[in-house]
Amino acid sequence: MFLGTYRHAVDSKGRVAVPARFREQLPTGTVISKGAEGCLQLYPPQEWAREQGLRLGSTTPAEERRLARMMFGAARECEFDAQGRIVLSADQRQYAGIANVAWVVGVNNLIEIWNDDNWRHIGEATPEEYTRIQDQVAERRRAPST
Amino acid sequence: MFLGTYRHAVDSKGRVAVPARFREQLPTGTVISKGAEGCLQLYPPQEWAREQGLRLGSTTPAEERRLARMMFGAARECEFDAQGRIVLSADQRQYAGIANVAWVVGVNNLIEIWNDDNWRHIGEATPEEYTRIQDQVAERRRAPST
DNA sequence: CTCACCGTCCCCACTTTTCCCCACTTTGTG
DNA sequence: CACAAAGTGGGGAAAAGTGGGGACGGTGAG
Repeated sequence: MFLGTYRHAVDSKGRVAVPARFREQLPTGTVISKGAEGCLQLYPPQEWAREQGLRLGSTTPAEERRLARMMFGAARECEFDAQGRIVLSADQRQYAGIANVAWVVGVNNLIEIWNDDNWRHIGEATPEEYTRIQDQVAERRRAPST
Repeated sequence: MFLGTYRHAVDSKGRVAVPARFREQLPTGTVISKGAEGCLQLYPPQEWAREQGLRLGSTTPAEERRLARMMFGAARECEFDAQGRIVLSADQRQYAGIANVAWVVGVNNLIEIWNDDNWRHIGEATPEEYTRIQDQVAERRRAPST
């Protein structure tokens, strides 16, 4: 279980420290790829395995083909240095719009990496906003047909 | 079962004492996160487990992605020091508007942490208000569709 | 084929934060 | 009134995060 938001520096070599709390839960075989809303996502092996359902074949619909290409094409296995940092490739930094700072966020089963603006926009919430969204999801769950 | 309201100090390091009565009911694995109306909430493990259904994957709808990010991003596993205190992160203190004092409130299955103003506003009630709200809830239960 | 350049990774040193420990104050209880 | 339990405050060691130098290997140009 990954919890919490951490603001970390990204140095000139593209390195970001993964919080120690997360690192100790990440076995080798962890994968980093692109995610929705312009973030990067770290998948522990067991979570990555769930995404294996997404495959190319003669009967795969166009949308899934596209998703599979983006997701797997952008993916890489994570390599930690002795300080617990991973390197974000130029490509990944560009996709996420990351320059000197990154927000590393634990989202239950995954870890996400965001730039300043996007995280402020998506992740931070005023009490009013938070209350509204919580109620919205609760409502939807109660009446899933809508 | 958590009952009662306690007014505790928050020191310069962001630490708050959890009342001893509550602490003895809290096993390891207790989680603190943001709650509705600008409070913080402490979930004992069995309560937190209910929230685990919310996961990220390539098929998670947008609203749930948003809620998951806010909720888990703001959460932390509680770590008690030898004096029975937990640390509220700067982020959590800002969300709840907590500076030097916090109200720690037992609300049956959860524990909530409030700042002065909000708690006065939400928690204290005149007899008239109390009656009105009780009737309102009773009404809704009778006709859940509204 | 050789050399220069670039990117990657490994290592070391410094800074900042966290958390562990101790001591004091206050509250509640016998 | 005295003792015990609960809450408060702060100092210091250890861990986590940050930044940069330099070796190694691969690539492309001359």
